[in-house]
Amino acid sequence: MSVRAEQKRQTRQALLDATLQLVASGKAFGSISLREVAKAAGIVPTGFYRHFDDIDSLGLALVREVGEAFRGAIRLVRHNELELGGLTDASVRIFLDAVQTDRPHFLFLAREQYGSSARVRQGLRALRSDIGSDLATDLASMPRWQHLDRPALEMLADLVVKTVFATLPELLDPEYADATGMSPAQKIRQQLRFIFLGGKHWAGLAPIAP
Amino acid sequence: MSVRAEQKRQTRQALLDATLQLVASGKAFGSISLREVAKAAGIVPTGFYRHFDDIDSLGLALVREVGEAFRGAIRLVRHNELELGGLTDASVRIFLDAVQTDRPHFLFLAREQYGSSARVRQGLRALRSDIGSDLATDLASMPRWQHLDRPALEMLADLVVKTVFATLPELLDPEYADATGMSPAQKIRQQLRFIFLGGKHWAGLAPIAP
DNA sequence: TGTACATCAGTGAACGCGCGTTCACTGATGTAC
DNA sequence: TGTACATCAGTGAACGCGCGTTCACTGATGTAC
Repeated sequence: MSVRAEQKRQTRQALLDATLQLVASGKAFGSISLREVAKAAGIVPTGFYRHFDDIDSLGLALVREVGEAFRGAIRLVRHNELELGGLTDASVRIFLDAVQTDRPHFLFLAREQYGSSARVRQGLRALRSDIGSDLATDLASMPRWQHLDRPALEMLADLVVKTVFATLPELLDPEYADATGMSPAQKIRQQLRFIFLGGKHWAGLAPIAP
Repeated sequence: MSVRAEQKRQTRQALLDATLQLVASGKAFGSISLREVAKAAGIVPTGFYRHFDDIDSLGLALVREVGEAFRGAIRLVRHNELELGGLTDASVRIFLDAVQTDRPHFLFLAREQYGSSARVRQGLRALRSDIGSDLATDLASMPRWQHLDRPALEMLADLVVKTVFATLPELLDPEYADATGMSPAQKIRQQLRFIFLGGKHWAGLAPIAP
């Protein structure tokens, strides 16, 4: 890569990192201005346009980074399950470690899934949907879940992913100090146990109520 | 109430309703300006200050209205359960009806639980926490859950409330068109069944992993 | 290798706009007598 | 009941500010010969 291209890449990354840092410091992505990001990245406002069309495009680039971080975490969990035959508890612990390692990205995901940028929201919805499908496929291959048909597996996977996404703020946001005395990590572990226990005893989808 | 006080009350309500309408039309609360709200309510911007100190205070007033709407919905569900001995499916249906009746308030709740106003977020977190505690107490009085101790009940209640809050966007937001072909109402009903089935077979909180 | 030209990341001035907030005001409603 | 004064919800002008975006520019890097 040429010197110029490499410098451009670095500036672009500085813009992305500066935005993540602003989000981590408590600002909502939707209320961050182009001028703020440029300033934090050390360039003048107009320089921003050399890298992104607008703030939303930068948001979509962050969504892509978040997706990679999330898939990386899932890969670690899957490796543990397939190679080492790990249990649910171990999987949760591995996932939580990965979340802490990539904290800014997961914080962005936690906060912006219902944030004010429509394009970012849509990107994160697509990510959640993809992860849910992957999980359903994964579960389908496990001996433990052979009694569930595909619709039930999709439902279960969607519930697990929804629960994980909804728990991220508790896990990452200092605002969500817990009153129960139980750590968020313990809580999510026990709650996923509830869900998987339900899956274990599932006897088929209920008929649709009239 | 005097004529003047009644007129003031009406203008105040017009400000609240105008804000809910702006949220329902797709705007994030955090990106709605005082001038916009005033204009939509039919007064000049400076008139806003006769009713609220700032936009956040108006947001907190909306949180209070949302709390009332949510508690109203719970009251209907509880009435059905206590008086009529209704089942989970019926409870879900009653709750979803109430959500549709008060759609703008629940949409505000769905979107702003992780929105950009710190005070609104905190208010909604407190609401969620209160509702969770109430639910735990309710479950404790039901014959069906006598095998669960208080910590397990709180965990279960927290999971149920978290799932309901996380499902509200799917239920209310046209953005969240479903790809599975299953209606959001069917989905949440089946997913709550998963959770309660887990609760039924719960044998005690797992020990804390080392 | 050296030279002449092209590219393009980053600059800096300038713009019009909507924002929150201040202030002095108006005039209908409320109250004291 | 009538009058004189007080209250206060809503008005309208004005302010300084940060915003996104335009434009012509600079000067280091890249390329053709």
